[in-house]
Amino acid sequence: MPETWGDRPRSGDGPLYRQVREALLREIAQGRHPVTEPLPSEQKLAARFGVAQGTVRRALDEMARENLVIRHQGRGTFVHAHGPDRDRFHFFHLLAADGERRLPTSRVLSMTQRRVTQTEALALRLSPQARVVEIKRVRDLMARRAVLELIILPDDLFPGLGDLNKTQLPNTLYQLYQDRFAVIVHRAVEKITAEAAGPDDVTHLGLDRGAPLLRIERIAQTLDGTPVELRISRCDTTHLAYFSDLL
Amino acid sequence: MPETWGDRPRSGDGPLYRQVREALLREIAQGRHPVTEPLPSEQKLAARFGVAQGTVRRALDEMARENLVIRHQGRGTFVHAHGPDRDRFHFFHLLAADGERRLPTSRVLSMTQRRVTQTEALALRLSPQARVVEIKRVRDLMARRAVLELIILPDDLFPGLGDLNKTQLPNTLYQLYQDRFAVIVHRAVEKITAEAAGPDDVTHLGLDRGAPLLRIERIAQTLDGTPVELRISRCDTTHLAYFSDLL
DNA sequence: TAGTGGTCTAGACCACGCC
DNA sequence: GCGTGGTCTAGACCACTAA
Repeated sequence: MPETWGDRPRSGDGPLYRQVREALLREIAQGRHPVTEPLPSEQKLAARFGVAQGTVRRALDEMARENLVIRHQGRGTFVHAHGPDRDRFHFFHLLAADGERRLPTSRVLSMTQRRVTQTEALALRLSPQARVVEIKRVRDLMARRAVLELIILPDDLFPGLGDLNKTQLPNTLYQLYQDRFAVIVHRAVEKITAEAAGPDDVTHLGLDRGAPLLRIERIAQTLDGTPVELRISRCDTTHLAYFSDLL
Repeated sequence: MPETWGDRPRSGDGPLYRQVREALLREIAQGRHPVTEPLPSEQKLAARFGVAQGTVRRALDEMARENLVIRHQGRGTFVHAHGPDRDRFHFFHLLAADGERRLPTSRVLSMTQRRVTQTEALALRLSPQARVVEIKRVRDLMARRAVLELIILPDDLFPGLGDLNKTQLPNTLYQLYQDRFAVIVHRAVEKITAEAAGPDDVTHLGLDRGAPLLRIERIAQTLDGTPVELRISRCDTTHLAYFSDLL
């Protein structure tokens, strides 16, 4: 604000670069800024918000560090989308026991539509009457049956998904959410416990009844914190492990 | 470099702020900059390195984001130490099943000195002849026996530790490493699997034989990546869970 | 009051991608 | 060649801490 200095009315709250950040975040959450084209340049944003370019830069750099946008020198700044460029392991922490990164393959067992359960409604912040799509699939890692997954999606966020044939579901679901339903998963929270194998695990993972397995309960969220997917993965950790970096 | 511009010889590699960062990192790893007193101010560092204050700031800000240093307006910048200020949950992801944060208590079962095993030597990058201290303890969470821990420490990094009485060990070991041995844990990698309870787990955690439990294998490192602790935690996840944020 | 980091501005030059 | 982000500088004022 070159002219009006000396008495900044503290119009919004907090530093300018945070206000710029929040404004951009709102725009992105509202679905402007399609993932295929760049945000306005730093210069234009600076002019629009009436701040210096460096202030916009700081906001964008912060968002880039949080994986919300991605910046390319010479091309521009984009909403960070799921696609070939994105690190596929950011949301996939199951690696071979030696730490090697291998991507899994998937086979869908079933896809059904039904009323939400009480637990699911709580996790996904849905009304008790809401409908959901349930996907059940097995994932292989290094040619071994490794993970039995149950995926719960709110029907209203993914209209028409239940009508798809189960063979049409890709391995990388987050890309599907983004391309077909404009739902971008930006973050997730996982809750990990150990459980004993039940009948389903025996059938689909080839485990012995009562064998220990890793249960991962994930809630995936969009930018504004709306939960969009509940995923429960049951993993045979004989040849795998979940890796976590504490930096 | 105000005078000599126009032909920066690209003396080191990469941007200046990274060179500054690496230089500071080296100094910290070498044990200069005790955790009790601030680093030189931005002004002084800028003069020392012959760069602008903003360049030093960028290096320090980056290090602050990685939890390597901590900055206090009006006081200065400090090597980020374990202590009352530090977030105790950064290295402790076991929470009550509802997500509540409670700190554990600890009871040491034994502390012994012995030769390293082959597996341990590999994980801690020790010679096969090296000696280690082994600590075994039980941790309670919410007044319930919850975790059985085996901690392996290289003897040469922690001289005299094996002579301590086991009742002298504090609950927060990383603080001990730092205060008594000038070893600061900056990061850790965890590898999580599910296992069946064995005799030890039955004895100390009160689990049934074969019950599923969570096994967390952690390697803690100092700034320069030297592994300084191997810790294997076996957790009863009946009332707990391991939480992980994917941002 | 002096000194620290925090915010903000302004403008330079460089490296890169695209047309 | 033009526009983008990446790096670097310089200097202003503010907020906080400590002596």
